[in-house]
Parts: sequence; C-alpha cells; structure tokens
Amino acid sequence: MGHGGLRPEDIEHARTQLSNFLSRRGLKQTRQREAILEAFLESGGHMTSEDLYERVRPQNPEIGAATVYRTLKLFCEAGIAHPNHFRAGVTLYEHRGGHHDHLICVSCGDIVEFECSMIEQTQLEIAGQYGFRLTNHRHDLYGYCPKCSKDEEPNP
Amino acid sequence: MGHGGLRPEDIEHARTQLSNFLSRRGLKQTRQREAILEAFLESGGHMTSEDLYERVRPQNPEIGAATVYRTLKLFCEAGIAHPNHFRAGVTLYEHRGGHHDHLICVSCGDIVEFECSMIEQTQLEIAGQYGFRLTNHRHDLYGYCPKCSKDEEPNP
DNA sequence: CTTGGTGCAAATCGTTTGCACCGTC
DNA sequence: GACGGTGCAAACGATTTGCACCAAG
Repeated sequence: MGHGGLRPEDIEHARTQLSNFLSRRGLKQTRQREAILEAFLESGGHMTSEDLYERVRPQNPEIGAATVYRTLKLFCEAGIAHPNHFRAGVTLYEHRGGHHDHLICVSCGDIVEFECSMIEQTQLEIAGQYGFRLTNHRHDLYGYCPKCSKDEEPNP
Repeated sequence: MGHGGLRPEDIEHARTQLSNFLSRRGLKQTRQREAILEAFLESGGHMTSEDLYERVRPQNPEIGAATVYRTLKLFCEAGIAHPNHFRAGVTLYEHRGGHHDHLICVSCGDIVEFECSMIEQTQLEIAGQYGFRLTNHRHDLYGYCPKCSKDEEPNP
C-alpha cells in the first residue's frame, strides 16, 4: 500500500531546511545524513528507523543502524520529521507538514491522512474550557480500510 | 496530580465483568487476578504495568512482574482496561468506559479526559468518506495545563 | 487429575550509548 | 588540527516467553 511521497519542491525545501538547521547549530553536513534524508523523503512517510535503515542499506552498506536512529532524531529537531507511536514498541516517523491526523487500517496497516478544520477548531475550544494551552495533538481513527472490510467480518 | 478512581458501583461492575469473562472463556479465577484487579481499580487509571506491579507488591510480595503484564493484557481482552501509547516505550493502561479522549500536560504529565459528541460524529463521517469501518480511535491534545502554563513561557 | 496459571530467569525487541577511529569545518 | 560524526558492539528498559511447579475446576 505505498502512497504519496513528496513533490520535488517539498524535497528541495526539506534539503534546505536541514542544511540551515545544521549550520545554525554548528553541526556537520555528512554523506550519511544526505543519504538518509533522500531515502526518507523518497519514502511515503510513516516508517520506522528499521525500515529506513533497510532502505538506505543497499546503496550504503557501511551506514549503521545507530546512525539512522540518531539521524532520524535529528530530523525531528530540524522539523523535517515527526515521531508517532501508533502501537507499542515502535516509533513511526512521518514527513512534517500538514496536520497529523490519520485513518489507520487495523488489518493491513495502511495509513491515510485527513484534515478537518472543524475538528481542529473544536479542539481549541475544548482545550480552552480546561484552561490548557495546546502545543500539538494526535487524532487517529482505527478501523478496516475498504479492501480489508471485505475480508474481515464483524462477528467472529 | 492524582485524580478520579472509580465509584463503588463501577468497581462492582468490573469484578462481575472479569468473572463472567473468565468463566465464559474457561479460564480460572485466581488469587493473583483478584489482587491485581483490585489494585487496578483503586488506582486512578493511566498506569503502566510496572506501576501496578509496585502497587500490588507490598501486599503480595510473591506476585511476579510477568503475571501483572499477563493479567493486564487479560483485562484488556475482558474490556476492563484499555492500553494507550502516549509516549515511546511505555504502555499506559486506563479504565475502560467513557471515550478515550485526553488532554495531556506536556509539563507535569497530568491527564484530563474529555468527550465531545460532535467530534465523534465527525469522525464517523470522515471514516465514511474514505470507506473505512471504524473500530476505535484516539484523540489526544497535548499542551500546558493551567498550573504549568504559568511557569512555562511560550517563547524560548 | 487435568488444564490453565504462576514465578523465575532467560530471551526479545526496539532503541541508546561508550568508545576508538574518521571526516568536515 | 579540533570537534562532531560514525560504526560497532555492548547496554538498556519494557515486555515476552520457556519451563517446571502449583492450584482451580
């Protein structure tokens, strides 16, 4: 179920973003970071460090898993990636930008993104009622996607 | 920031629920399961297996951590508990019942539950648009609670 | 007495870290 | 050259599992 990578302009933007972030912080531009960034951007988002490691490996066999973990964290700080914990024990990284709301198929794992400004608005109101100042949110809907709906029957 | 345990009637209901679940499945009613259930119900919800283990230990030094993990999973199947992954690496279990929507303070970790039927409704519509058949959802709003809002300043 | 439950310790899994070496600035 | 980056392997923390023993039905 691969879906939506980024458009060329987004990719270019991400490259610049990382570049700026690195120099601003006095960090180094390395071959590995470039390779990992490209692999991440080419992917559809929603991947684990492990996944990305596998993706990078063929072209760069010397890059270690630890570097991928470290780099992905760096991307999060740079605002290029965002970590998500859909299930126990794994961190899924997604492309930044857009709102992080998802429809997740509990059967095949497919992830679809959606956005609803009405809900966004309502969230702010609710937070206000409790005196909370919101920084971010997550809104995930779990269920069976159209394909899997046909296989799985409601009552076991 | 402790808050809301369950009312006596809810506790009674949970006991029955587990009891029924066990016999329905041909499983056994054990001293450990009772002890762990009581500890879980007495707590405010939103605890890790580890937390519960510590809570149970004083009165039942022989109960092992593995049993608590196993039992908590059982509670989930029985519909008494519900697992949540607010942050990487830990599973937080909460009391079942009510909708699982939360306001979470990123500073002190306080968790407030809320419910909004309008959002619930909208979720169904969105799922429908994508042909998904929903089974459950999670909706977490992160931010600073009133107390912590005073300390933390918006711009770093 | 039969089958599931428990406790312990060892095993796993994802992720992190210490350290010696390597490459960028 | 200095300091951050990398690779490897060992360390880690949460959770799971194999196994021999125990207890509920």
